[in-house]
Amino acid sequence: MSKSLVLLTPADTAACCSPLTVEPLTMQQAEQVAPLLKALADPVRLRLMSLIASRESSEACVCDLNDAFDLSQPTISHHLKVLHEAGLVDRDKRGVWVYYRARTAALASLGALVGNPAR
Amino acid sequence: MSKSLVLLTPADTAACCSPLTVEPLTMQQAEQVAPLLKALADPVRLRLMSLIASRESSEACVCDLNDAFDLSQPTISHHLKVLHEAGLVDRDKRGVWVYYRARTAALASLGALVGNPAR
DNA sequence: CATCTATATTGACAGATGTTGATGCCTGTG
DNA sequence: CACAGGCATCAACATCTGTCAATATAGATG
Repeated sequence: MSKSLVLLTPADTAACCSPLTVEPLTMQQAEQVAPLLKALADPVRLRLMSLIASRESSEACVCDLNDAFDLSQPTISHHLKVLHEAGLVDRDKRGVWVYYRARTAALASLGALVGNPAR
Repeated sequence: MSKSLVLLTPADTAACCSPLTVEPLTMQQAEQVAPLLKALADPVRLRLMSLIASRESSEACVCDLNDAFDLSQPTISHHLKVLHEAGLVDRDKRGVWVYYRARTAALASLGALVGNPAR
């Protein structure tokens, strides 16, 4: 059971609405999407996300991520948890190491919501 | 002097970097971009932004925006200020009324950074 | 089993954030 | 000039957030 099950997460709600420039969000929609933005709206988490998502496999080991920051290990662990609970990354324990994988689909729909693909 | 001057705002830093899925952000880049996401990462502000950006003229009067929420007028004023200071909206006082206009270019580059147009 | 290593959880704390009522500042109008 | 209405600012408050040291957990290894 090392592969995490594909369950419904907050990130799945990113595709709930048309881009900001197209149609106003209902309060309910805004409350669904805001947590995703909040998860990214921290310098450390934003960089964590970029470090994970820019890998060829879209995944990175915590051991590598820890070294990329001048922060304590619990702090990084906390930020990864926030990203995971928002549904922006999947968690996969392999042996002693834990890998986080970017949910690129969630990122894509979130990006489409914020900045219209302009086409 | 009703038209707000076009000055350098935080939003201008959104185009600072390649998409998250392409290249990792430096800490400095992350610290530049995160405030933009933070400005949008509140349900009220996200909906405010959508209410403004989805208008044909990309602008809306505060008087209309106030009515769209079940919140006090100072609260809406506060959120609009946050969006403005992030550089996501421009402020334009016309007579007694104040209009906020979406910086669609800023939204576009922010969206492109989060979710790569994948092409 | 004892131990080491990688990661998560807990508890605590300072600082940031969202909200409101009261108040101030403009601007148009009588 | 006095007043009314639209919006911003202020002061105060409860709540949330980022951070770390200490500790727990879980897997590998001797």
